[in-house]
Amino acid sequence: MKKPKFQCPTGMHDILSGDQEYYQKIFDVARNVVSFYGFQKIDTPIVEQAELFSKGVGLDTDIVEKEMYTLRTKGGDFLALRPEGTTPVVRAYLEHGMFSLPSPVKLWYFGPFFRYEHPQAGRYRQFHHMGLEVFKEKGSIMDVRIMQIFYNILRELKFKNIVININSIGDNKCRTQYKRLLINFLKSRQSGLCANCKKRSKKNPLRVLDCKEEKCQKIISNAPQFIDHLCEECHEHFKGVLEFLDEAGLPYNLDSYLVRGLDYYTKTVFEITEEVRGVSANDEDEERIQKKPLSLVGGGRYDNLVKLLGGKDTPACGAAAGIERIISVMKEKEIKVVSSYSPKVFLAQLGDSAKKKSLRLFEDFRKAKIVASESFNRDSLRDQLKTANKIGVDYTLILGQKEVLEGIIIVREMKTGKQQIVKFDKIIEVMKKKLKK
RNA sequence: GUGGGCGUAGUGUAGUGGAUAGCACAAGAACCUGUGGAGUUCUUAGGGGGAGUUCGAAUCUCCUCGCUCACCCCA
Repeated sequence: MKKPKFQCPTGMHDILSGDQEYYQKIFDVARNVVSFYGFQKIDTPIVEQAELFSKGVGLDTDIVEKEMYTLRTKGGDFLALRPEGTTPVVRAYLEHGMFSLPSPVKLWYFGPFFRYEHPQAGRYRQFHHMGLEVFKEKGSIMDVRIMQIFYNILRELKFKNIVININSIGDNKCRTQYKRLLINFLKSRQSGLCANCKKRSKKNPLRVLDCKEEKCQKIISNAPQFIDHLCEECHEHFKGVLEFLDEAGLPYNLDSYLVRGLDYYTKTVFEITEEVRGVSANDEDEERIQKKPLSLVGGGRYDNLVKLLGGKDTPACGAAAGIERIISVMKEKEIKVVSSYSPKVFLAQLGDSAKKKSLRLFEDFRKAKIVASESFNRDSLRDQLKTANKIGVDYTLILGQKEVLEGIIIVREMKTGKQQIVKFDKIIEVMKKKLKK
């Protein structure tokens, strides 16, 4: 293939017509569900002050350290393409004084995000998130409701094996204590760890818990569990979350090694995955079965973030779903989406007078909200029927010289080939009825 | 940032040093200016780019670009 001179930047994609339907479907489902729960939509700019993210997400996180697209404006501002949605929403919350809105303040968003990283399965440099943020609500019930909302969205998208992995990473107080405990534990077992974890054990010990290396796993299984070392407040909160989860009947899985890479999380963290059907054990597929499914939704509580960005002490929690990941599971599971804009009726015309009349008739269909299609550039009836067939309409309307003179039109049902003569003036009405069935 | 695989018409592919690079689908046209799903015929269109080895390269080597998968990390 001769590659054109210009192509999409690495890790970014044109979203073509086929995929548009998926994005649209997910957006529609999300909006319906989320509106029911009283969320208001918010759109923030694609770029923000870079400092917002280094402060909010954390300077030492990978996202800020190496994955941000940054730019200097002519005026000298240092901006970044947004790598995630929570921090900008918090910024907007503060900027517009939303703390004086009745609590809880519930916001949602849908849009593109950018991270400069190596693309691979389910990760792109430009991707889409649909996310929720709730402010001024400290009760553990809100944590669970957010999970419930995403669960419902996924259910509505026909996901069947949804699992919520959940953990608590405490607050600043008990986390530092636990970290110390863990570092000490790991120090005594340094030699048994993989090279990677040796490095991590000092700087980011929580990450070691997540290591897949077998030898590390063995050590980890004896490590002190965070859950046993939560302070009383966090413990109570987590207990509440679990109780509400039970009450809501949501399928969850306690994952004491679940740690998230963004600094702002406190207490509850969770991820939602869909178990992709266990392929029967072909040799090739064996690896795939063992692989952890990509998480579709990630989120948690961030009680310190609002204050960190200059607001009052405000409890908050939220989560975001990766649209591309959801789409890829939908495709894998062959979950189909149908466009509401696929045409149901095709207008075929023969001869000049018929063509002129068709032009008007086509507009009448639009007004009647019946999606119609045509091929006015073709003159042969045969070709027009061929096209109608390819498009897959239910009915083709045939209008020729003779019909125009007699004030009628032929309705051909494509499936059966049966034809019916209808008065031209009544055609919209008749088609409305037919399509209702 | 590190490592593996890959790159042939719009799409999916064949061809592992030799002649006009083959096939399928898609697209367009004709058979056929009043009835589709089929058929036949024709048309459009191809080795990512660059360098090298060679009498000769889609095929071998190097560089580069891109895709993909994995590590890291994340949605």
